[in-house]
Amino acid sequence: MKSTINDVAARAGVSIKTVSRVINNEPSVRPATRKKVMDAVEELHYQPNLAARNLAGTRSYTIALIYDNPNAYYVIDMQNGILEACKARGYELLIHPSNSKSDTVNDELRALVEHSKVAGVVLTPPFSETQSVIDEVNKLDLDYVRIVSSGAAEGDEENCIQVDDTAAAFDITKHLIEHGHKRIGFLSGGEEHVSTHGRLDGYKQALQQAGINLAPELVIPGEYSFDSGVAGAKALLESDTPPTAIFASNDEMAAGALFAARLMHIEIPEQLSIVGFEDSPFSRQTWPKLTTAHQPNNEIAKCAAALVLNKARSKGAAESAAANKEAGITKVFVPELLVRDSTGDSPAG
Amino acid sequence: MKSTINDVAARAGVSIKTVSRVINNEPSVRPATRKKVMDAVEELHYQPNLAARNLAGTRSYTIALIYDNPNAYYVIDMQNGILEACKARGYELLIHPSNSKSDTVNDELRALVEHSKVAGVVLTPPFSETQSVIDEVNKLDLDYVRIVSSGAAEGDEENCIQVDDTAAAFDITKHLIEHGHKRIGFLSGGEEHVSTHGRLDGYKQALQQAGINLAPELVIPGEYSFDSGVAGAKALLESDTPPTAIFASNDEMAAGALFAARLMHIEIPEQLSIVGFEDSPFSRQTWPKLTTAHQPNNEIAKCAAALVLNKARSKGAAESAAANKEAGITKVFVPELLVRDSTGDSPAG
DNA sequence: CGCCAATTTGACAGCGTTGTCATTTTGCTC
DNA sequence: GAGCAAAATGACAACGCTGTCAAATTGGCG
Repeated sequence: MKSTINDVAARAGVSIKTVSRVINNEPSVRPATRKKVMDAVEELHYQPNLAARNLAGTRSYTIALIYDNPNAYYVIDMQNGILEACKARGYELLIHPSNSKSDTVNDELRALVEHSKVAGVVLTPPFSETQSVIDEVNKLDLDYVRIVSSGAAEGDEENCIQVDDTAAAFDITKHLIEHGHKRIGFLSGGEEHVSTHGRLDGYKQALQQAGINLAPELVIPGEYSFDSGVAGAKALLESDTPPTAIFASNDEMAAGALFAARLMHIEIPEQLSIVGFEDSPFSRQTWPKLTTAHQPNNEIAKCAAALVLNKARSKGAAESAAANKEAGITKVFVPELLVRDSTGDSPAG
Repeated sequence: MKSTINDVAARAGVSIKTVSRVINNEPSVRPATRKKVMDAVEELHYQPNLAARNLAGTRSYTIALIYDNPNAYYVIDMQNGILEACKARGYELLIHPSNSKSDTVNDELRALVEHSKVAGVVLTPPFSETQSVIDEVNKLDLDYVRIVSSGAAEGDEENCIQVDDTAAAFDITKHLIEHGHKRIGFLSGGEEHVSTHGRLDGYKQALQQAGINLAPELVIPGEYSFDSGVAGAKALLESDTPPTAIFASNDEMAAGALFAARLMHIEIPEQLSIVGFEDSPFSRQTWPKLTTAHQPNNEIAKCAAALVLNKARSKGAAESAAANKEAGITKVFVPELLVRDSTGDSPAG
């Protein structure tokens, strides 16, 4: 049967408090004692009971992941990365899909703290970039990590895992320019997403560096969806001076652009180059396969989880938080250009 | 501040035990008393503490979802459906992605019970169709629900939510036949999946009903992946007597078939009809959009969760389990034919 | 060898519930 | 209106752990 702290204590010949000290890595335990306890833990396959810990202690052993993202692959990657980090440290993960439109996150956050006693949260866009959410989390004295597009990290770098959309978009645009493209359409995502601004900036910077003037009519507003990709691409392609390449702010919009091009009997990449962003699985399953920027979501999630977990832990135990915190945790990620089959030389020469 | 059972008891002027009885729907509480307590609960926004409940009680308030499915949309739909049911009844969900290849599920299941004290599990394919897993779950005396393809429900219908792949595949094939197709290729999924057998059966039954002889060379083995869809379709289309339609066992394979057809400059649906299965989001984002069968995963998940939750609950409280159990819970789902743009009349006439 | 401060260890009281069992109250019946 | 079984309620001890604080042990020094 499942063994408890009492069993371990008896076996090691110490009090339960000492066992508690050992498993929590508290100071003031003689090495010899520590070893006795560890051996007993080993032999009995002891695992502290989470419910009891949550009930008794001031700190808790569950964290939550808050998200609202239509891309299931993104969410799954995040979950798996965090789960991995949690498992390694004996934490539990509560997943919490929320609705960014309905504005109930703050209440939900409070409920999470009061009811489930979560110790920390991982915030993903758009929540991670919403001031009221950040304020609430601070007010609740919750440990948190924000996964954000670099632009949104401001003075809070300490609590952020950044994705440098600008740098990645710069690379993508440069790739297009190197293939001779001069008129490059830009399909932007929803205004409310910091990432779309970052991507637009990268696009602009690359143009500027190449000495190409920005043509405002080539930048089309949209909203990160397949349909808006179709619409945006159509608008672009039906204009008098259509672009020779289209930079879609994410893969879904790129797939939409592909769809629109097909409808108009435009050959990809011979007559038009199209790039996406994100490297979602279906970017490999389009025809032709999409050139895109790979975002290492699983890795990002792992780092994010490690960050919150370290925070929660360093509160209780007397560890060098600063030293521990940075160990092996990447805090800025630059999505990497992935050249596949949807881009080629500009037909314009 | 968070209120406890003591606060409620004080406010209602009863003992905490009585409050406990009320919130657990136990008998032997006078209606007047019950009302007093309910009012107090209401006023104080009382919510029982999960950790305490899990620690003190014999039953627990967390269930787990076990899965291993590369389709992120499937997983997310499941999660959301279950989460909804959990929230409604104050349960907590632990997600547990596992690896069906590594054969460690049983150990993980045991750990889930011993360590996290889960009350029940929702099993999805392939775990729901693996005998050793079912045995283990029974051994652990866990409440469970299996989401399975009808073929795998055997004598365990009580614990199953069935998806009738055969009926749906029959409908799909019939749709093709009605469009004049006589040579219909079948791209099958992995042998180990019960669903693929069910789908193949439906295909066969439809052919038979229409008096079409089964051409064995038209049934190609595969494994539910994009690549195997490409390969299978190629094999089919390069043969001497290619089919005029292809029934892919899932959308991913159908996308692969689409890809292969494109490579071979075959027009869809003019020269070839292609159908998928599952209605995954990207089936809407292919060109042309895929005709497929819609599987209401979210709904399926809700019913599955309701089923386990009722079981767990009926153990403790004295409710008419049977009556309660069936209330509003659908146990057999037939995916529905969704005609889009990838199917049309047979070119063969 | 004894004293004292620092270090290590342990006893015990919670944490917010549920389970067990004793006690009180209710509603009959005669 | 007394007597009694049944129904309703409550007191109190768990559950497995952490936090607090007191007790025991250590080791350095005179």
